[in-house]
Amino acid sequence: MARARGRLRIVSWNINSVRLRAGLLPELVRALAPDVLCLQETKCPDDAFPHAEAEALGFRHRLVRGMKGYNGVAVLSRRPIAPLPEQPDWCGRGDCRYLGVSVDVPGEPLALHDFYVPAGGDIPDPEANPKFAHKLAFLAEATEWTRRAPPRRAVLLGDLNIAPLPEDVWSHRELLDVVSHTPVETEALTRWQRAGGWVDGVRRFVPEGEKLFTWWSYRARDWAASDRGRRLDHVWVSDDLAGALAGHAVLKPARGWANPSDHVPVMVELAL
DNA sequence: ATGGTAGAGATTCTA
Repeated sequence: MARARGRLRIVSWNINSVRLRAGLLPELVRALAPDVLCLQETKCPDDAFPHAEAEALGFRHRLVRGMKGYNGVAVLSRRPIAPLPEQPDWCGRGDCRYLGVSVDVPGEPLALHDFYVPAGGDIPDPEANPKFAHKLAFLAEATEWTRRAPPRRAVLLGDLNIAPLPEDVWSHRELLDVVSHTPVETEALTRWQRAGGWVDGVRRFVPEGEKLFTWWSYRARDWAASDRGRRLDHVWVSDDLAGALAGHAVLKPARGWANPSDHVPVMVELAL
């Protein structure tokens, strides 16, 4: 697909099993034409990753970090990519929730951080729920990591599993005690963002106050009719790239595809 | 107040 020189389309998608949904990738490419596609919840050991399907779509450069059954992240790219020298193992669990890559773009390379933040279980109390404690510890570690090395020419994206703004959920009042929108989580996410001067790329295009969701539960009878969504997936850019933000998309129709993920792809375009 | 669905892989966990 032809486009202006120096433009880079970056997509984040929690695909919820890359083996089950590799057949949806052509549809995604038709809709958003990503140059770099970052996946989460691939649920796929590295030796079983569907490389041939990605290669056939023109993603000649791929880095994957997966495991059996759970988690898993991957970066598929039309441009050359290389692993960043630092690959933090958040909370020391080795659970495949992060992949840092350097992307070959015009000018200096771009640093890209693909995250799958722990969902945190059902009970929003770190004393009663170890999964929630893990989520908060992960966020604290990532905040300190950002503080130690302020980002430049960098993109941080993925399923951050938190809807930070009142308009990032279908009902702010009803979700205040629901994991993903509790004050302790939204404040932690805001601290992380501010620690690095990260800019919320999508909210540069969709003003606060306007509802915006990237995830709809599988459990709804009719996800589109009830529209009880949350914005759990994010694309942040370092503040030196704020002026390069050139476009965005949230591919809501993907939630209605056959055998869909419960998350939809989120795209940001940069003019580099 | 409750339960609802989906995926992986093993008879249950995670989301």
